[in-house]
Amino acid sequence: MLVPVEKPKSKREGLRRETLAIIVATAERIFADHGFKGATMQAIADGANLPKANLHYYFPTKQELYRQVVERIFNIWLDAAESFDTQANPEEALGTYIRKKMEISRSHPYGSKVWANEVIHGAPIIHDYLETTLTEWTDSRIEVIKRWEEEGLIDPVNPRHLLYMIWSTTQHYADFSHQIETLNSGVPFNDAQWAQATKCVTNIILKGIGVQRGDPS
Amino acid sequence: MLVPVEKPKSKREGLRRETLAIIVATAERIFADHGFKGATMQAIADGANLPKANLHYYFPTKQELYRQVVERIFNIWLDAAESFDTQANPEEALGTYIRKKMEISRSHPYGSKVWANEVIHGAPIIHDYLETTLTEWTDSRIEVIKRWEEEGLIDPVNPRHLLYMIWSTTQHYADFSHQIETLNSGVPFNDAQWAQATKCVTNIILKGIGVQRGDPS
DNA sequence: AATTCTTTTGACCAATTGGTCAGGTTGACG
DNA sequence: CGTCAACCTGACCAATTGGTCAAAAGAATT
Repeated sequence: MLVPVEKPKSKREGLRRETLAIIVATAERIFADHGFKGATMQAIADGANLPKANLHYYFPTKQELYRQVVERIFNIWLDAAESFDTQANPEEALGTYIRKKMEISRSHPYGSKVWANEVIHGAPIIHDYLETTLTEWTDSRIEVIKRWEEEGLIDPVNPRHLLYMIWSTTQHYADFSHQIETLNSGVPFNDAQWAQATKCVTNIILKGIGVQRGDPS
Repeated sequence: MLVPVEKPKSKREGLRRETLAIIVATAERIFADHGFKGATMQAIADGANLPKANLHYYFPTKQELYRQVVERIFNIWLDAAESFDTQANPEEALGTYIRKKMEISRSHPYGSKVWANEVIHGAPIIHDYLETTLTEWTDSRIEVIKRWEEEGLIDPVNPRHLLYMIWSTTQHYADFSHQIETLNSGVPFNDAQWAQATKCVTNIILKGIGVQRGDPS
């Protein structure tokens, strides 16, 4: 899914990519902080140090820009599930998946927030994604989890709800970061706190579905 | 927290309360579906069958109306934690809390979404609530959980992350209902599915923190 | 019935904002 | 160099929208 970055063919090409990257990153932040309607093209342009008209040159409409932002985080998440295919046992596969999801919550909090917003509002822009890509992705992972259950590696559990639990707990640390920060004396998590959160989530979920741990420390 | 409903003193008083209730309920839905900026006073007025000017008579500003909606769901959640005080053992206390939170996700999906939106955007309107009421509420519940741990009733676990896990998993069923519905062949959960979701969440979390169950069925 | 207070409403306004456009600038390439 | 396409930008516009206001209608009280 992640396309390899190719070398720019010219000065123009390089500048163009750089500008696009700045725009998308800025837009992600503004959309996350203000929602689709609350974000203004002017604010995004200012954040990216561009005249608004120039922004419209790269992204003709606000919705176009928004869609790219949403698709970006979606693909990042899809890639994080690689461990489902490469790891045979649930402890490794789920543990790795949870850890990656937590890392993404830390590294891409804005994208996660934009996605949450989009889904909360009924996914008007990316509804097709839910029906196609996400449905297929989910179904295939459910099969893997079912197999673990049949092999007695995990307790009998509805795989769907297990996935929802992983999604919700990990994304919570991104989407509700302001609440968590407030309850953390107003300061963001440091390295140790992120590590503990990850460990805590992993431990409870894996133990909760009856996975035998090699090293649950 | 839940104020007892008093009898209206007159025809006026009764009508007024009814109108206010309709407005707040409508606003909750519109705010949930479109966000603060995306929701228009006109749309809320239409939904409540009122002229916009009349809506402004009851709620002078959009922010005023919004704040009431947010405070409403917040208080409902606070009340749901009663079991922390009335139930001595973690199985009953946490089980009841999770069950109530799931029931609220089903009965007040719009309120939950509005709250999620507000927090995602940095809680600009209700930041004081997070710093005061929520902080106190959380600290007091953390004390209860710590006591359980000292008594050996649950595994050693950071109480904060346990609370976050309960919040995120239960609210996920409200906030991400569109996604869940799409993955459920496009139809909302029925009674049985809600029951299974509740059981699944409860089982995994309680087992995950090492609670000895009386009847984990 | 008269008075007073609450409620209702259509018309209106100022500010915001997504998007356009004509004309200028700059890099690529023969 | 000259040409062309890509890129940049200030000025502008039409539509939306939160909020106002004055005047009318309705209830409560005397």
